[in-house]
Amino acid sequence: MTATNEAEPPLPGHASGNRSREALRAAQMYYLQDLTMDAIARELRTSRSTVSRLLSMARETGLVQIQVNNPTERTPALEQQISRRFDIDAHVVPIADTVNDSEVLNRVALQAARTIGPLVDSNAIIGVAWGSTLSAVSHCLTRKQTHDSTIVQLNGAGNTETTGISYASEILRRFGQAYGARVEQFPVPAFFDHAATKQAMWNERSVRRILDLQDRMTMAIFGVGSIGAGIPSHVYSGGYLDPEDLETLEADGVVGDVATMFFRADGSHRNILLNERSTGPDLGDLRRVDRRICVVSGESKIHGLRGALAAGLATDLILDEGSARRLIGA
Amino acid sequence: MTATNEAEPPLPGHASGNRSREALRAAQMYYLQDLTMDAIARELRTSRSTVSRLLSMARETGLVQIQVNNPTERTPALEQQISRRFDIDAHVVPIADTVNDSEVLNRVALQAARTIGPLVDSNAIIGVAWGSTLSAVSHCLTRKQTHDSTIVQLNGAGNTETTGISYASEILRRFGQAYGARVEQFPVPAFFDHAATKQAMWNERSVRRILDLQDRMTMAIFGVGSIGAGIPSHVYSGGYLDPEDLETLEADGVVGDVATMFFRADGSHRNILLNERSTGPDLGDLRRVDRRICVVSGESKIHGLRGALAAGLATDLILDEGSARRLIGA
DNA sequence: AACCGCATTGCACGAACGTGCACTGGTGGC
DNA sequence: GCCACCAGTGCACGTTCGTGCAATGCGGTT
Repeated sequence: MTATNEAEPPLPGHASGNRSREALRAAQMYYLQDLTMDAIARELRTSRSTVSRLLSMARETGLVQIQVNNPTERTPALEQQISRRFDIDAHVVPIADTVNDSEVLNRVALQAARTIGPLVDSNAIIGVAWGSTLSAVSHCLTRKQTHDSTIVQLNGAGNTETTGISYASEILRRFGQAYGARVEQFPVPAFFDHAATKQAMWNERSVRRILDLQDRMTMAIFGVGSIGAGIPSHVYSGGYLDPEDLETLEADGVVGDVATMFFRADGSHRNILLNERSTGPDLGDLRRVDRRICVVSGESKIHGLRGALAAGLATDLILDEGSARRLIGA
Repeated sequence: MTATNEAEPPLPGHASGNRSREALRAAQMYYLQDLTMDAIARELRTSRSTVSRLLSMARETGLVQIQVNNPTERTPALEQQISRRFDIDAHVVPIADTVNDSEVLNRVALQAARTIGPLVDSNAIIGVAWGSTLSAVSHCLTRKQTHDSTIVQLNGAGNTETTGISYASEILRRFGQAYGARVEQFPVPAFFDHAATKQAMWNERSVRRILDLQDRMTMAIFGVGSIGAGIPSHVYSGGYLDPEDLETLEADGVVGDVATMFFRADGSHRNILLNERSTGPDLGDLRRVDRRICVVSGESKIHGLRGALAAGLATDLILDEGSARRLIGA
């Protein structure tokens, strides 16, 4: 039987709390004392495989944090150029150009999640958009305990075909869970049919509450949509916009969007009709957020990205190496 | 010929600078994207073993930093008790009590080095003592680039038999190298024969320069010496003190020292004769340093440690689990 | 030019690691 | 009291990793 434990009346009880302590011990021995899992298993009187699992748990729950810094400005040339040219903090995700797009997205998402992690504080109000990029990121987040943080949805997600809400809410939920934060959904469609309805709704208290939160955001995380490229972004293909809308966008010279708010190649966003009906944050307001993290993956995003940068929407940019090359290439 | 940068003409050239970029890429792919070394090797067009070496290098040069936090106050009970009782930040190094003393020292040193690393800032002035504990720690430091930092020796290291200076200077050199800091040695004996000589020396400009630096320390790192225990500390056995001195110490009720400044069990240090001849920093002055990190390993240190804590010499304490138990046990 | 020395590489081997699987002990429902 | 369930465990296997060794290439010296 279990017996044999002696001294230490460990009485397994309901474990759980116990388990994370063991995980902490194991993590310290493994990462700080460089013991092998075998040695740790002996000291913890368990099997090596259990130690392996404890360490997995320690990593997943944010007990262990691994950071990769580039100290001193030995920053890769690519990052330097982007940072200087657009006055932002660039994080280029190294990837050979032979890798296929979905793999690129995965790897960007993973590195993005781990880059964002250390930036999340307690008492933060974090605005999160939705889309395929954010969805991928949300799957990769590692936990980090914070107090009194809030995740707030940046733009509505309902459309005419499917609600899309579960899609967006899944993303938010994962963020909330990773950072131990409250989640505030924004229960409106992505676009209203009539600008007047938006005006009306924007005066509803339930909506105002969300808008107020957005006003007080300390951080925003979003991807970009891009028009006139190969693969259309989620917004352009998911039934959110009808052909007519797309024509209007083209007529307005739109190149992309952030959280369903559209902009032109020069970064301007005045007089774009669709924005009157969109539920995303006014781009001028967005620019007032302290930290605005933009995640970009894949070659189709370049036009939208250029516009977003011209509009000064991001303070931090995480993107794959190929996109980075194209960005400074032209 | 250094030219050639531009557009990546891969020509292996004289590498070195190139190598650390590759190391950064590899580190990002391994630690942030979870690729296997094999996959990284393919993308970097090299062999897996080279990737393994690049990653080693990335870790050693501080490119990769691994931290183990205990988020929320799920702090192990032992640490909590110590922290509360002595009003310090306690870091208990988990070690089974079956491990022999020299192994304990190694593991404490390793964990200490990795705990200290993240605390070191640029523009720091770091006072470092010497002794077997600090020596062990100095061997385990991982690099971290800082600007304009200084390592300053806390107390002299010459004695009547061997100079001991190379011993101490090795420790300092390693600290300096790890943090890219200037090293300021303190070229005086550990103890003067006559208090008057100390007074005289303390007015020499060369000595004043060191004392001034010590005054401006932002961090101090030291072990403790302990008297009346099994294994005497380096100071008590290395020819620094003669039998007569030891008797005086006992008569004065001394239980230990930090950087060759002695104190009693209650933490007091007034009227301890030997301190008049010692070259360590006045303990009152030491207490004014913002961050004072004490590293303790092994069962013989407990008396000295109690005194040091009573004197309020440390803000941070790193010690092995056994010592931690004894500390709160009584 | 020929040589030496140092640094870097890939290979091959043994050590260390992750994980599917079958099993156990403890918990809750009936 | 019985059984169904599930979190947690150890085993065994295939994968992944670290490192001693010999081979290679490059710069500096005679």
